[in-house]
Amino acid sequence: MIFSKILINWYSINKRELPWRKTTNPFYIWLSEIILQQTQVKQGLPYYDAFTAKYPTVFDLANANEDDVLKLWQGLGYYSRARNLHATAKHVATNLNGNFPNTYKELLKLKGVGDYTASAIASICFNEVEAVVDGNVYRVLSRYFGVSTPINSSKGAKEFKLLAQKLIDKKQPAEFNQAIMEFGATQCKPKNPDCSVCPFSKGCIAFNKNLIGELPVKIKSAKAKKKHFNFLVFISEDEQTILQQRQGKGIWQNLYQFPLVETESTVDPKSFKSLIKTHELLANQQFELLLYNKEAIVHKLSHQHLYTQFWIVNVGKLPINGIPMENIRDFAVPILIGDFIEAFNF
DNA sequence: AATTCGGGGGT
DNA sequence: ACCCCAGAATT
Repeated sequence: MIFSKILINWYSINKRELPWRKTTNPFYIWLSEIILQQTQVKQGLPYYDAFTAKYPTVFDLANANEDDVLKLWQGLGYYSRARNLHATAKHVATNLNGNFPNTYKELLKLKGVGDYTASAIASICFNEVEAVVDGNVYRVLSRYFGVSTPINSSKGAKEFKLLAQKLIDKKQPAEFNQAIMEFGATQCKPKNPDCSVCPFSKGCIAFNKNLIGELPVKIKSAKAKKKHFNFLVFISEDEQTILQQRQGKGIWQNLYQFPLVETESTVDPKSFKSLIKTHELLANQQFELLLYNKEAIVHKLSHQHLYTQFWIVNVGKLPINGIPMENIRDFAVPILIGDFIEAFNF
């Protein structure tokens, strides 16, 4: 039997019920695909529910403030997705009369929509024959066909896209695309795949040559760099604190944080006190400094390990405008800050 | 072609 | 400690 038939048959039996599988409305499919970029279904699901509840239409999302979109996105990571989501909603609402583009080629032009997402929307919403290639597809195809081209190389991207495009069921592109991803996610898993009950095992090169553990091949990325973050948690006598919005490039763009002092290494209280005496928020000011966590909290991101200490800075009056402590949960913050806010019980 | 964007979960 | 996730944008 041909590949797509086996695959779609497997899918008809094993597919999970997921909310975005109940619709072909481009707004909901687009939203789900952005949320699910580099994000497992289990992690993205509550965010999909929250966004559809708060923003039932593209116009509702377009009319929101970016701060509110980021707040709802808080904790999901890769925050450029949220900023691009909002920008694209505005574009579709304002320039396209609320209608999403209905072809792969036009979908590709949207901010935050690349080859994978354009293919997913085009196939699921408009039955266009355009194969998706995500992490699951790379794994399934590299194993079944024994392809050892690195999946995170430009050569690999072209090769696997072409292979998927040859395999896709031209009469059921939406079913095929979702089936191959579901198969990779729940059966042909990275570790301990269920080969014993796999309908493809007879023809699977990786299985028959005992190469399941070797495929797919991926070029290793550089090790994460260490950084040392010191956050100044101001507390004034009238119960206000300071949050600042992150500007420019880098992580957590447009999210809020306590004033940050980055150092070369973890600093002890004595050294830190003398270090920040000349800080612009503390010069010519009386303050009491308390170290909240003696052991640095290590927050691990893909490319950075953040060794973090929170310093409580008690002052009489804030040097600049602050916010009432009771309002601190209204702001979108990195989860590292959010966890501290909960633990400190602001 | 490489690097940089998060955070959660598995092994 | 290392890997992966319904990838995209920038350098």
